[in-house]
Amino acid sequence: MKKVSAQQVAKHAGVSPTTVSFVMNNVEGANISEATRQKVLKSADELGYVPHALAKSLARGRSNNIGLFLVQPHEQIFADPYIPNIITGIRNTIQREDFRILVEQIRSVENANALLTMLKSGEIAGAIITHNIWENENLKQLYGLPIVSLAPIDDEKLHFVAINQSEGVQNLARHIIQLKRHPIGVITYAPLTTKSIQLRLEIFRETLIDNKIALEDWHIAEGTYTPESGYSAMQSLLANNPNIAVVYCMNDMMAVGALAYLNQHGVRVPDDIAIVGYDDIRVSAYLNPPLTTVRAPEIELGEAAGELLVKLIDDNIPESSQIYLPTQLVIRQSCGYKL
Amino acid sequence: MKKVSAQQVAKHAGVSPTTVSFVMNNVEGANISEATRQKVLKSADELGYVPHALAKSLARGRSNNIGLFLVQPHEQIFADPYIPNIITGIRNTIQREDFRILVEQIRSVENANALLTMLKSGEIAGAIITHNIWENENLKQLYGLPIVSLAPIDDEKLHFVAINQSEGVQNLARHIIQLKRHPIGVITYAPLTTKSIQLRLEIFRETLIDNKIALEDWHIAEGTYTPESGYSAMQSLLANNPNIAVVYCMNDMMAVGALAYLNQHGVRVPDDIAIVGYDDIRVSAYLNPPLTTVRAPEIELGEAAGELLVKLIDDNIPESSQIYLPTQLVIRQSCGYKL
DNA sequence: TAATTTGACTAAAGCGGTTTAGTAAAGCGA
DNA sequence: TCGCTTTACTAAACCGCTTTAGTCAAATTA
Repeated sequence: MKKVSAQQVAKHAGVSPTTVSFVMNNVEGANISEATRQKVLKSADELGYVPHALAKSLARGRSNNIGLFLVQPHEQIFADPYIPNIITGIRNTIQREDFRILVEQIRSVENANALLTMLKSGEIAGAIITHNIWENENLKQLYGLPIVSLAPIDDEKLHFVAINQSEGVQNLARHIIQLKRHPIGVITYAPLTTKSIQLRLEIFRETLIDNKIALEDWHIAEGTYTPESGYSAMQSLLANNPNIAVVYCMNDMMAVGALAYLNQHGVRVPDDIAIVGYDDIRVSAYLNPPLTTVRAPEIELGEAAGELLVKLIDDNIPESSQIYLPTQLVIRQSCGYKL
Repeated sequence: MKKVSAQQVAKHAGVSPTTVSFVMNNVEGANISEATRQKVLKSADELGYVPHALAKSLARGRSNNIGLFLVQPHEQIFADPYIPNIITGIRNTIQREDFRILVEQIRSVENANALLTMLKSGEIAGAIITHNIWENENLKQLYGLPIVSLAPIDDEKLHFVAINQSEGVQNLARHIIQLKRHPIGVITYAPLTTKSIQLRLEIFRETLIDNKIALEDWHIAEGTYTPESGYSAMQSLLANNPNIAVVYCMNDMMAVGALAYLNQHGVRVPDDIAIVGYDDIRVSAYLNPPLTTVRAPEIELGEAAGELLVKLIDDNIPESSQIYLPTQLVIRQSCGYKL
């Protein structure tokens, strides 16, 4: 498979490379006669010409790939289909524009220099980042570039599309309050590194307080995202508070572990203890019992981010560049709620 | 953030662009004096120079990204952490060489022309494909290019790194036989589009036959990968064969659904019916009861594929370019096996 | 009919690097 | 001191495309 260049197509068709470029790109106002256009197209087809993407980008001064930067810790990338969903969403919007997705993993906010390099090197035309990495001072020079975060940012000049975490947690908390079961326990997703995760606890606590319910420290156990951690957190929670009546797991993965513990120790859910989760992962509807949880529109998140990014790259001023997407409370049996 | 070119660094350091290139790339035999090298490095640092990736690739005649082509149906990409695992694996090996991963989704084998285009356009230096797409006649022209499949291929000239599916299924089948429970039921992952999935049924059947056990058609129910399908497949299997004693679910996702059905209908697992799965997804160890299944080394798969691909790109003849990775039988409670 | 506009193309200069071939000065052996 | 190798660099071509500024003939206008 030898490479065919525009020059060769030009020679074969008996025109200049300029004309080939004009035809291949349907350049407006280029005044190409129909005869010539067909000649070029025919030659290109016969020779199997595919324009060299890099040369094109270099000449045009703009890459046709965008970077997707995953700041997720190893753990979380593995644990749920979040990333594939996001990718699918981004692709849905971005492929129309012929963009490609370049996936990079970033260990931590401090390590975000890959973003800087790739943007500066012209490797990518824009970026989508799963977290808020703007605390990194070194990145300030990226202000104004097409970058979209998937987490809220407290800076008008920066762009994001995020899940409305507060609303989701609030709805869930209110639902739990409505169950009138006490005391209420929580299995946290520690360490509470990102704002979005912190909210899952803070807003929960606030909502309880608003309803005159205290969330005691000893009703909180720490997990680390995994089923394993949910299992042992449930164990210690129960050991310290045998009378606990409902447990909010800050993500479904841990709820899986918590349920496993309860099932294995003859604790009936939801009769003895009610369990709720957060995320609505694929298996949640098929747990024993099916899990009440909160669903986030992940694909739509990717789509919205892609759309916004393309606009930023094309210098089209978007209506809004700070977007919140709503969550959905999914009520199943594990909370013991009867309609 | 204005772009700084090698020319500017050259001017700033009082040398030629050639020298800058030599220094930046540590070109051997370039005889750069230490004084000059430091001068260039200092200038580059002061100006914040980052080489233009596209220009570099164009000049060198080789892109520094590789394509990861997902032929997975939408369903499956979502359902498990396979893809993130693969990506992590690939990155582990590939980032040493400073390669980037470009992710593309492909609907079907017929639709694989994106691969052709991207390889021809110089966008990618090589590709990793999750399936065997070589049935596509149009792709024959890609023979000899650095392409690694993640599924076995019946052609010496083509490269792959794959899970040794036969071995995995065989071990699982033998384990089931050992349980001496009859009759044996199967929930398939239909449609059996890929060879690798077909093996999960064929080898299973063969192993049973080798042991003088027949697998009757009416003991087979069709699923479609999802928990939903596992749920209803279990339902119909049980309706048609109330005496079924053990069920092999061709993937864990369906096993989740099958278990849910049994749990909800008071059927005890493994006492009444034993269940085994395939894949060992994250939640399998925390199901009710924990699921006996087969684990594939997904990260290692990605790593091996990345390693092989890099060799192919660099024209280093690999020891072997058709590699099988072993699976691991994970015995938990759902099969009722006592050590 | 001369002047101007339009239509259909092309030459050549980038884009930002790499790399080959070459040059001038310094080092070295005899 | 002369010729030869080494050292330390640089000029310029090239990668394959885009795009600006022309060119030249034909069509239109005055």
